Amino acid sequence: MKTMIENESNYTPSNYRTPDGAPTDVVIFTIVSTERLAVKKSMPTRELYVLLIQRKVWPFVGQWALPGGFTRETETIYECAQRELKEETGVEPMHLEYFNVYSTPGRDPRGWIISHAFLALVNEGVLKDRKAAVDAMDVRLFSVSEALTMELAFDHHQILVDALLKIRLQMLSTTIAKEFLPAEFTISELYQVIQTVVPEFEEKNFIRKITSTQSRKGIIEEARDRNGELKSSNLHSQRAAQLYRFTDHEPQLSIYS
Amino acid sequence: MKTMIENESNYTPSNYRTPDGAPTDVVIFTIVSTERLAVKKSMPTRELYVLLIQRKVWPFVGQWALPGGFTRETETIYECAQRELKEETGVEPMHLEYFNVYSTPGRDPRGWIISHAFLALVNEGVLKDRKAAVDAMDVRLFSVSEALTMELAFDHHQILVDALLKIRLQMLSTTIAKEFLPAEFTISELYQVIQTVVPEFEEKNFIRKITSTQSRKGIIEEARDRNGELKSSNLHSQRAAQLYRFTDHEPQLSIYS
DNA sequence: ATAATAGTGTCTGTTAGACAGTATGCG
DNA sequence: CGCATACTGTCTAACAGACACTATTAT
Repeated sequence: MKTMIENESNYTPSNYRTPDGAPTDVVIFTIVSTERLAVKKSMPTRELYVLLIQRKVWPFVGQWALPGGFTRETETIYECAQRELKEETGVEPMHLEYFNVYSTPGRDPRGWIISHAFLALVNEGVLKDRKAAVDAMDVRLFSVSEALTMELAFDHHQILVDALLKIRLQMLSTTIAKEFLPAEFTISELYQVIQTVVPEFEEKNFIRKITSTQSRKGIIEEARDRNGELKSSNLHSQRAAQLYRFTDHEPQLSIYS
Repeated sequence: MKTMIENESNYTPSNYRTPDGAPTDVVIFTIVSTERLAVKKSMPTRELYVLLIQRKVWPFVGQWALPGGFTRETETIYECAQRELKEETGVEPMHLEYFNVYSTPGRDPRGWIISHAFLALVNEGVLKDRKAAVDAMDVRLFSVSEALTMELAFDHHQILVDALLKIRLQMLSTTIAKEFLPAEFTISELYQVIQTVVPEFEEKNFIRKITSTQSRKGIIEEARDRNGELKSSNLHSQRAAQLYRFTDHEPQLSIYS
């Protein structure tokens, strides 16, 4: 009972309505650290932030939205996200990753528009250099908890929720924590970054597990200067802490072994 | 230096070229078991297969391609994939999952066409019921190793490679093995399914780990009949083997704990 | 000295990994 | 009996998890 229409064989573009554009939307996450001024030499508080822009024209005028824009026929979706991200934040993101498509009919009042959502992770150090651009009236960082309470344009609330879920899973199963840390960091900083993204994460013996458990110790290594001496930092503590760096090893997880 | 064009604010559909369609392509995997006739009461050999269709019209006439078709403006991408899959195979897939977008300019000679790739896993039992439909001249199952050597239409070779990578990762990190197994199965069958998708998988003490390791034993449970008696099967062995079933528990993996 | 972070000692129970050995039942 | 699959016993080393304890140093 198969007809020709059931597979794509006899398609000609003019037979059917075609989409009115293929935009990308980028969820740009960063972690903002603020020093606790009351206490010297202590760990900063960290919070997850997301970058939003305020719309100026129809539809959703005045509402905040994820940055993004329409793909050109000469570029891939990925290149479009990369271009838009650079235009918005002035940085080449270290981590830019496609994560979902949004195609519910009616999601965009401008027409039939299927949007491609990306996840970008930006180190706050990098973003700070471009603070002027990011601090414009129409481009701002919001804490994720605040952004989740806002009425965002289109289905951007759902995209944000999905992105958050994705980054939480990835934080525990990959080494993306490195995107939020400097090249060399202390175990406490790493622990804090993980907890910032996944608040329920808790490991009592974290330092021991990650440094001396054989099956896991490959993912970070001690930082050494060019004389081979161990490097440490007392930026956030009285007692200096050993610095570590991520190796290029990505562990493979298995539920069966 | 931000212009209005850099964000999507002033877009009107007529300003730019729009895509010529938003199709889906579905990579349908199944595992085919064949009894080893030489040896009675032994484990079957299993192999991963993928369903392809032979194109009848321009472009890529006569070449094999992934099934799929164009999305309608009244449905989501997911609904399109579901519809096409049902039309092609006659089954509602147990597992249908979006996994990537393909947008390289020029990938489709018919125009500017961005394709959305899905991964479907179908139990061979379900597919066997529809064998007539699937055995048509233009719709066939190929072993994945054979499909990888074929010249597929469009960029479908790349899509297949990506889908294979994805399913291999998922086989070890989620319980999708259940899609390839009957509701009740033996430990050996589970082990075989995992190895069929991930040939390098090897666990010497598999049976013990999955049944009696506290942190892992939640993912499967012993099958019992309504009297509470343990169920076993001697379909593939002289000595009857205990049957198990997946629970609805999905383990959480973490590289840090 | 105090506060704040960094790290170690030690104990108990669990798990990993290897491999030999036993169990079952068809042909 | 032999074979193919299904388990179980046993031993060692490594790991998990808890928590008390020591270390360092700016203020």
